[in-house]
Amino acid sequence: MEHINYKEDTEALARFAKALGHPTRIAILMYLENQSCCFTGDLVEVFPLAQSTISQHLKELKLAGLIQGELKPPKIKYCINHENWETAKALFSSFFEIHVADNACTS
Amino acid sequence: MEHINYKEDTEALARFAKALGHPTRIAILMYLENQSCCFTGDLVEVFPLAQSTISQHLKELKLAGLIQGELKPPKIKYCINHENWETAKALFSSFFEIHVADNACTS
DNA sequence: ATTTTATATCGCAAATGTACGATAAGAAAC
DNA sequence: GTTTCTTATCGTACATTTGCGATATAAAAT
Repeated sequence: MEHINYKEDTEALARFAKALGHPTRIAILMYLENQSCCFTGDLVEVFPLAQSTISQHLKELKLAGLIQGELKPPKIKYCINHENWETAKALFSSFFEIHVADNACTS
Repeated sequence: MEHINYKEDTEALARFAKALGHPTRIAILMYLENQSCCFTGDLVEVFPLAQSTISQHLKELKLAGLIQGELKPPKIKYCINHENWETAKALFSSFFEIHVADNACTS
């Protein structure tokens, strides 16, 4: 597997996007937006997926930096990582801001 | 493979995110933002990837609706699909707007 | 110390993604 | 009609992702 070196922002944006690239993970984050936090078990009740599958999705979201886990033994409380959330938001926001000249498509 | 039925917006957002989930595709779209349009061959010169690989990435971006191809025989001119772009932008934008009460994380 | 509770990790199978070279397809130019 | 140019598609190899059940871990409660 060759690895091209893109600009750090490009890589970062792609990493965030990849983490968001599954409906279950989007739904988990939306749930977290409403609840502000939750335990793994809450999600297992909400989604028709095995506990191990939920845990795996949480792991990916944590790895991407979009959520963080806090130990509340014997549970783990997950919240959105607001700092990285803002970073992702800013990256997507600036990415989608296009300013194309209207007459540019003439070739 | 079980298929959970999420809300259409959730699915749509995940589809867009998935399409953006590779640095090469992000870079292609950034290139298109600057150039406003381009041919496949342009990209093959810019990226150290085989022509078939570039073509595959373009196919995915087209399938996701983020770009569109216009026949300019013998070439194909690719531009950003502005209508869907705005849709994606709106989806990401509203997704990232969180309004969490400060005192919510108390459980 | 054993049991209970909550979550993570392992091992597996199936599906999907990424990259390549080779080949096909389409239109233009000769 | 053959050649040329540009792009798409095919076939293949390897890596990653997604899902599950089973098992491990870690702390609390008994």
